[in-house]
Order: sequence, then C-alpha cells, then structure tokens
Amino acid sequence: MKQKDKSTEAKILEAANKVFVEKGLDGARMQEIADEAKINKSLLHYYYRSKDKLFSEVFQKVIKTFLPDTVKIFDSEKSLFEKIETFTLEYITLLEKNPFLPMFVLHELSQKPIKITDTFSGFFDNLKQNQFEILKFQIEKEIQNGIIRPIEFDQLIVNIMSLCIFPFAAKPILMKLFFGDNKNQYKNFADKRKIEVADFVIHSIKVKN
Amino acid sequence: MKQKDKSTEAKILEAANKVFVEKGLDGARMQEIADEAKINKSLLHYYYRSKDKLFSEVFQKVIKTFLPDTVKIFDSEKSLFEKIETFTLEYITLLEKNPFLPMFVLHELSQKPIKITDTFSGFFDNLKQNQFEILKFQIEKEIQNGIIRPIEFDQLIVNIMSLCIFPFAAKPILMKLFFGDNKNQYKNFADKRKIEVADFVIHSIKVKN
DNA sequence: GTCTATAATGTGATAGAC
DNA sequence: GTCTATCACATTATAGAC
Repeated sequence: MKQKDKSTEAKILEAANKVFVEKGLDGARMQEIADEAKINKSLLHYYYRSKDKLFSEVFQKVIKTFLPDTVKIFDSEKSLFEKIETFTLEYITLLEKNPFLPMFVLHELSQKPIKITDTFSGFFDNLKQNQFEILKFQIEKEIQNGIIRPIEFDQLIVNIMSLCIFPFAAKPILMKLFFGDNKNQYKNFADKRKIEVADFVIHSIKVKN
Repeated sequence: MKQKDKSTEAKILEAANKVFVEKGLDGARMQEIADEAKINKSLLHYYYRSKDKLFSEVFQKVIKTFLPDTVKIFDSEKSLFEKIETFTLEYITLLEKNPFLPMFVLHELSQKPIKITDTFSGFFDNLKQNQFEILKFQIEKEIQNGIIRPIEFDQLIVNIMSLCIFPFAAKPILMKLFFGDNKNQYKNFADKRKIEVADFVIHSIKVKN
C-alpha cells in the first residue's frame, strides 16, 4: 500500500458517504456503515454522537460537490457559448464519477428540508446571489447584442441543470425505456451527452444570420 | 357529503399512496398510513399482508400515472412541433397535480430495482417498443425533409423528459437557489414552464430558413 | 480508542375477542 | 371486518471492561 492507514475518522466518513449516498438516510444502517469501514459499530457513536450527526457531516460535504463553485467557470472572459460548453462537459464528467449524487441530494432535500436545511442554509445563501450575477449580466448583454434570442435567466439555467442532472437520477428508467437494460447501449448514450447538452442548448438560444 | 363513505380498502390505498409518495418506502410507517386512513393498524395487514405488498399496489398505480399512455398524444396526424407542445403542456400539468411523483418514482427505482422491477417489468416491456416507434419514424422523416436538424431520437426524448420532470424533483433546490424560498416567485416560474419547455426544444431543433 | 454486551426504542406483523 | 393486546425482531444508542 502506498497510502498510510487512514485515520478511523476518515474511514468512517468515507464509509458513511458511500452507504448514505446509495441508500439514503432512512435506508442506511449504522451496522452497514461500520462493516464498510471495517470497524465496530460502537465506534461510530464514539466519533459521531448519532446517526443524524453523522449524516449531517456527510451531507454537508456532498452538497458542495453537487453544487460546485461555478465561479471558476462562469467568472471568466470566455463567450457564453464557450462557458456553456465547458460547464456541461465538466459537470457531466463530475456526475459520471458520482452517479448516485443527484438522486441522493434530490431525495434528501425533498424528504426533510427541515432537518437538513439548518446544516447548510448558509451555503445556499452564499451561492445564491454572488455566483449568478456575472452570468446573468452576460446573458442580458448577449440578448441585447442579438447573439442569443430573448430568454429568461432562470429558465435557461434550470434547462441546463435539467439536461445535465436528470439522466443520472433517471438512469434505471432510461435503461428500461430505451436500452432494454443493455449497459453498452446506455454507456454510448451517456457519453454523447457530454456534448449533446451544450449542443442542444446553444442550438436553442443562438440567433442565426 | 356528496360521496358515500369509501370502502376501507379504498381509504387504505389512498392513504398509503399519500404517505409512500411523500416519505418513500423506507421512510413510510404503517402507523402513519393507518392514521391517515383513520383506521386501525391491524386492518392494513388484514387487507394487505405486508408493507411490501401494500407498497407494491401503490407503486404499480403510480408508475402508470408517471409514464402515461403517450400513444394518445403521439399517435396522431399532428406535426412534430404540435405534438411536442401538446405533450409538454399536458405532462407538466399532470405533474403539477402530483408534484411528489417524480421524486418518488425516481428514488424508489434507483434504490431497489430488484424488489420493484418484477412488479411492473411487464409494464415497461409494453411501453418500450410500441409507443415510440411512430414518433421515431416521424422524427426521422422530418429530419430528412429539412424541417428539423439531425438529432438522435434517444437524446431528444431524454431532453424533453429532463426539462419536464427535473424541476419538480429539484423544487426545494430551485426554491433556494433562485427564489429565496418565495412561493409566488416560484409559482410564476413554474407556470411559465408549460410553454417554455416546448419553446426551448422547438427553437433547438427547428431549421430556420 | 476500541471492543463486548446490553439497554431502549421503534416498527412490522400476528393472535384472538367481539 | 374491526378492534386490543402483544410478539418478534431490527436498529439506534449506551455502559463498562480493556
């Protein structure tokens, strides 16, 4: 092994992340997390007082992955079309590495917004206004310049998010509906989305001459 | 009351539907379903042997709502653009009346495809091939006729599904990200999507002269 | 810090009276 | 068919030895 043995705490967080993300808060079992981390179940409670506390730690980290710092991509001098291409490619690639993330985040936030909200509502506040202002301004400018057709900022962003995220959340359905549970066919489809999404969006908003 | 008292069985199914859809299989409690139906918990087991059986009944009905008979819409003489407009409007209106449906179906199918699959795999088989063939043929024809640009059938359909369904599954996130938990602002946004989705799609695929 | 043993609780399911 | 009472079990959580 190249790596030194991870600390118990790190092993727990890693195992908890895996089990919670795959099974959800309700579906996850402390025993399964302990097994995954190859430690005793009591140690979970030694490091994290309760299942809820442990979940909270995991969820806070996960949400930061799911809603990444878009500043790096959007706050640049690139054209809107380039930004859309870069973002969709990078975000879909990120989700490919964490395919259960969309389902997990969406489900937990829809289930018990109360429990979870407090733990990271501050995170949302930061993201909300700061990140989008520059992009919003750029879009309005490109509309005025006749580069893209008029479209509401909210609708466009939600459209892009939908096209990126939904196929991951709906993978089992899509597998059945379109690909007869054939993994290769699905992989082929999924690969193409890395350019399809930007392609679809840009075709929709770009003003032709 | 206009309605006669519902049969116990109907009351149970209605209550179970509500609780399962909102809380999921893992999160739902038989006691809560009994309370919701205003009956004794034991009666649940009298009518449906187990929680899983009851869930199965509910899920089978729900999936038919979520994946409706698209034949009625797609198997007609209307133009592709008209079909897209009709479908997105009707489907988003349907989801508005059942806002928890997307999250519920996506979550349950991603969690334990094994448990659930058997109960309705036959349903998928029917839908899979029959429904889409006509539409697929029409799309290929309109591409050849230069009415829409070349695009893969799978990608287009998934794009449309994404744009319709995702905003419902992600409502809590969108509320925070864009609307600061303001319900009126969100309602305004959601209303517009009934035409925004078709608008966005048609702009993307329509060939301009 | 880590373990074994066990408490405390929640929950699905059944038995049996009416 | 519907209820009360209760079982059987799973699961979170804690006590205490080492």
